[in-house]
Amino acid sequence: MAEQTEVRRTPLSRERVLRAAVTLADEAGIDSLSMRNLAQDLGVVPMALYKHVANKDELVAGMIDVVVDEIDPPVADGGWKHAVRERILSARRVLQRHPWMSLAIESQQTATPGILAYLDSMVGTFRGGGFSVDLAHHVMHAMGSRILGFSQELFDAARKAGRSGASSPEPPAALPAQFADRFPNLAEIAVVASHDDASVVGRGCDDQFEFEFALDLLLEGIERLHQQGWTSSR
Amino acid sequence: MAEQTEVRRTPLSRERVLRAAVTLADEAGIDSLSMRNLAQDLGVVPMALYKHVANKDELVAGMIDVVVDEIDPPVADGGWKHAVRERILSARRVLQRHPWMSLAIESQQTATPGILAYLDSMVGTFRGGGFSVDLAHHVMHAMGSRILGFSQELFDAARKAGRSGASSPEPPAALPAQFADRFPNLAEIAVVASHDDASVVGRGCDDQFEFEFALDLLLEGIERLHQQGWTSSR
DNA sequence: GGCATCAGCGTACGCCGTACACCTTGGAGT
DNA sequence: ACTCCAAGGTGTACGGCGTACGCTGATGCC
Repeated sequence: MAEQTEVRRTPLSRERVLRAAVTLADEAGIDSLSMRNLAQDLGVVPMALYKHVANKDELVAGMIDVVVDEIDPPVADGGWKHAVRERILSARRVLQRHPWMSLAIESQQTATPGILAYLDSMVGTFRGGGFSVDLAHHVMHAMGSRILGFSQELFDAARKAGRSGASSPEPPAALPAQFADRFPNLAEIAVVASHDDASVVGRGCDDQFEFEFALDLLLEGIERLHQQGWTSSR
Repeated sequence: MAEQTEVRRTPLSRERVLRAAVTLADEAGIDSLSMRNLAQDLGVVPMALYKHVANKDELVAGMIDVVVDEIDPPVADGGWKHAVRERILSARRVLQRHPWMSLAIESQQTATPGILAYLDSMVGTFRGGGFSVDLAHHVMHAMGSRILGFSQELFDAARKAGRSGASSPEPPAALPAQFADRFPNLAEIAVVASHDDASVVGRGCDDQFEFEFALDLLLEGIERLHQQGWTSSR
């Protein structure tokens, strides 16, 4: 009986596990990323995975670092502001390809090495632009998760997609009748933003525009602090 | 046999369920908020809860609105900037009392009525300060979850507390030896921020200071846009 | 040829949310 | 006063989850 019915598929490895996990999360959302589903995709029994990752948290940590590596390196010229802006926009594009990432990162209680490297490099960009340690520090806090391309919206369609898998654009639901009565200011915004009364905060808003608007607001404020030699008086 | 061994405790109600749920989440973290644990706290069988809430998601939605009600109403005088600032700081204090709130809100895929009311009122404050619908709209997006007092930090000790229950302050862990080699810029910040080398981003950073720093950065940028009559050229 | 190592397997445990059928009770309608 | 029904609370059960633990069979080293 020569061989097993089939040559054993490339025999599993941390690398292969992480890649399969990323693919599964991309396609089905992070809610569908269970050890059982992942094992099935790999043609293996669930407990086999534990020979390559310590537990699910560590699996997710590995996935994060795989994806963080996709972010472009900082551009060398054009000044700190340009470098920071472009890198954050690159991070945002990566997050849009892997909408489960923000959930994954928020579920970790400690930073992964890949994220630390990214943050370290970002601090380096500020320092290289002449920022004091003090200002660079507070600026990093102020940008917070936006530095990784997070939208920071309160209710984010991309977040939902990350949970349950990329879905169709889904047309904006019409507002219920009493909405305009109870929330007149929101209704007014919705009307203006969409030219015909549509969803609260769904489409009708240009995500990319809002992201860059917020990012530039922050960066210009930071530039001003930098120029006037801001320092924390503590 | 006169009565049952005990007079039936105030016989459960949506109100009582929500309150018990908030208390449980406050004390044990939202990870410990299971229908089973909650039922036990109420001296009742798990399925009894479903006579008062549709499912767990709707339970959490109810909890959110209970807590959102704790946020102070907007102060009437002092201008829009002062009103917005004070209200956001109030929201932040509420979130600090209920550290599971940010997790809870992020887990909802649609805004609750209480949150919509809060947002509506916040838009009203901007509009009352002379903001155009257009600018108010984009400003709301730019503030994002910060408008509800979210810290928006990438790795937040409060988030952890919300998961597993309020814990002791936990002294900053010393950095591993090779940290300074791999992440020199972060290490530099850590050293300066804590006067003796301590944790990455843990204590040593004054959360309240960082929050207000970021908030003021944003508000001042917004004020500038407002003063120069910014409008989206779309 | 013997043996240790380790990748993968199988079973099992204790959690989770919740569907569904049942019982009990209190109040309304006659 | 009696009936009946709606609604609140119960019990059991199902399918999912992460993962502990012990086994098996192949591989590579002496």
